[in-house]
Amino acid sequence: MTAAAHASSADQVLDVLLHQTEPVTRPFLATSCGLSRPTIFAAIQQLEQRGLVQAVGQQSGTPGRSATLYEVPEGAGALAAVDIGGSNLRVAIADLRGQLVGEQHEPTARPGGPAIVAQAIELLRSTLLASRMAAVPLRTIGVSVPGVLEHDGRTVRYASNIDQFEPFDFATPFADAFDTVVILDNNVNLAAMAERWRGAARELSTFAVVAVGAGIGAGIVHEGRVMRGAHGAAGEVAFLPPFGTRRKVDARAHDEAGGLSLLHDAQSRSGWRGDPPTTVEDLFRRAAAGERPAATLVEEECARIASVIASICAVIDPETVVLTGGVGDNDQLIARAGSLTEAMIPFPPTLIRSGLGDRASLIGAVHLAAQSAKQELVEDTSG
Amino acid sequence: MTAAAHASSADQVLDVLLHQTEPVTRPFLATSCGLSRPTIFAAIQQLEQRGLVQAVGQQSGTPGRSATLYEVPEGAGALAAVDIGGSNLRVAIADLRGQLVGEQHEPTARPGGPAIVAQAIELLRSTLLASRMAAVPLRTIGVSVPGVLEHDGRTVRYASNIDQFEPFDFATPFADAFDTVVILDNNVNLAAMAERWRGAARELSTFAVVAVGAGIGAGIVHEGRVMRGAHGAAGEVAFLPPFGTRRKVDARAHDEAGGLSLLHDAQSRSGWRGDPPTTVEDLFRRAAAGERPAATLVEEECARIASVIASICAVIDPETVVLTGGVGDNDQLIARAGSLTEAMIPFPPTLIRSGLGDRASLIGAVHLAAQSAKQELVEDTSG
DNA sequence: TCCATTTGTTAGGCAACTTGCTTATTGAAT
DNA sequence: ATTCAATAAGCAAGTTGCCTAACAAATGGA
Repeated sequence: MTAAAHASSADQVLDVLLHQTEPVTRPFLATSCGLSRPTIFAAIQQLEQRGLVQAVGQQSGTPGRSATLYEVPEGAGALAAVDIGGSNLRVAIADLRGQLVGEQHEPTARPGGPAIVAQAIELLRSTLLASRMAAVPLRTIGVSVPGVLEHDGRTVRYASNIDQFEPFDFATPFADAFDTVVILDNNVNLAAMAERWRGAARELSTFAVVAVGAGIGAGIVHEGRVMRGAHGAAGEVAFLPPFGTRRKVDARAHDEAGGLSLLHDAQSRSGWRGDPPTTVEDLFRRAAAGERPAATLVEEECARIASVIASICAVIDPETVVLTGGVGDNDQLIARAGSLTEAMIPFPPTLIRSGLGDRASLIGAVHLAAQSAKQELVEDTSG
Repeated sequence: MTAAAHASSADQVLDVLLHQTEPVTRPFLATSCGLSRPTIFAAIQQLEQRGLVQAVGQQSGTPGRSATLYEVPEGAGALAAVDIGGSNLRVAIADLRGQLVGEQHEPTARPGGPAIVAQAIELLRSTLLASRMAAVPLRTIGVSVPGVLEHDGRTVRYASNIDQFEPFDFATPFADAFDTVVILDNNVNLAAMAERWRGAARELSTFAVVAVGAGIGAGIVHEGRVMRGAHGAAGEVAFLPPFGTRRKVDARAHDEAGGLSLLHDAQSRSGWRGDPPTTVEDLFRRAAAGERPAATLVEEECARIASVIASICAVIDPETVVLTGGVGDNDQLIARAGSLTEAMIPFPPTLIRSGLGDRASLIGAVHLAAQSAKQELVEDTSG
């Protein structure tokens, strides 16, 4: 009922420990939490009893008594992440800090929510067993879904990308199979958070991720929070007026190696010297060489992307735009789209490539699971 | 250095009191703060000693002992607000809760930052003296400026609207004249916050305010926070690709009764039956009657506005868009622009008129001053 | 008049931190 | 080897900020 949870000292300490990659000392925790050493001592004792912290040796080399080093042991819990895409299924296992200890992917076998979820559960199970976390309790599964998440946090709509046209509950099958907390979010939102967590947008609190692949979509982060929109449609830049509804519902399907609409357009043009290009790299190479239909196509695509970026800037003015997706994750395109953008608006953003490529949504799902697990570990004490 | 200020009980109580319009009892404060009665008792005692709370009678009518009623007295402090516009200068005096006790406006006499600031100081002084707050200490002045605020919080750029082309410090003259804290923000941002505080967007945490007047600009609020953008250019929708840079720097000059670009366009068209329209109302009336150049102009303007709204929706998907400004604050335009928007995107927002009209930025400046004053009253105790 | 009810006030207590002190180690200087 | 300065570890008492419990005071209605 009362508003503020007022994170206790143990929670603060755990929070700091989960951000660390190396073991740390109690005096370090004291200064970084702003608490006194006795308080840290008590907090560490509590956390040790709960198995969330372990002493792992002594610090040496400095004058004075050597401090005990502590870390969150791998046995404290495992996280799982699943990225459900139209052509690829990715899973990962991580420790509570979000450090990956196992990752696998395979082509999507059959379309449709139930089939893909069954495949994902199998793949996740085998990846978990193959990892060194097989015996560790699985705390949370984060799932990246290609559609709009309803307010119940379980049901996904408009996942046309995987031929799931009816609303489908992607959470319960995982929860039943692994008897764990399952948390879902949209793939573009997760990709955006992943870029901020471990990708190209580290240290940025307001930016946009533009994914160009089968369609075009954007994930927008404002002051560290993903913009979702009233209808879950924030970032649906395929609907921007200059384009109308030409490329619409599948706009979020940005993680597909096949099905790139730019390649599709290319193959339906005539006038190629030899065969039409079959890869994005080939198309860009031929465009750079001045080959006629290639150069025109690339220039048109860059203009479209520049127009989308300019529109995003006119509305939210991000400092940085991260480009990703099968088409977008390309230096040549970024350079050209960047100079076109600069001609359109007086306050252009910095354009950078994704730091994570097509693993962005998966990494985002790991982050989601890590956040959720942390929150639950904190709520254990107060609730 | 340490992060959380962890609002003390007195701060919480003050916060609740500042949101109340009527005096309240201590038991009410206890339940609404989630604190016990003894704690409230102590907090009220502290606040009374600081002159921030006063007993103002007894509650009666209910069974049981009658409770003492408390409120923040007017003597606790005064706030001032200034809205610097290209054609009008507005000032207001309010109590700490933001309740207006005096308001005046007059046409801007001469352009340029220094002249307008001098005029504003005069007008503010006379308004303060004429109000019943003349003897009350002035805590904070909130100023709405027609330009981009630099990171120092004092210097304003691009105030071309008032013929101030060089960066100018709008804060120091007020601070010197009244020996008080002065806080500035952009007029569109303040108008947006005002709509949320006391206008059409009450209870909404994510929405956009689109101002159509001399130009077109937008203020965007995401989860209760105004989006500013990396260059202070968030909401500069005049730069959206379909329009190019046709209407640019003066886009934020939305509060001007004169200088409406739609009227300007109208007067430069030929083919009017009689004189061209001189007011927006006249133009819309003649358009509704089917008069030729009027109907075309209005339809074009509505299409432009719908396109801007659709672009905003494709990027941030707000639930509601508030329309304001000399042209935008008009039912006929809102109805037409609304139906055009619905044809452009599948997740249209609700369009509503401003609840505050051309006083929005001034009300926003009052809000800004009230927030700043509250923060300082809180920091007094902890710092 | 008495009573149920609600407010006002005091007293005591507890949780979560703090500061200040003593003790235990450690690397380097003598 | 011994000593010293520096740092960590651990203990004791004090402070803060809130709570619950209990009771006194005031009020409308039976």
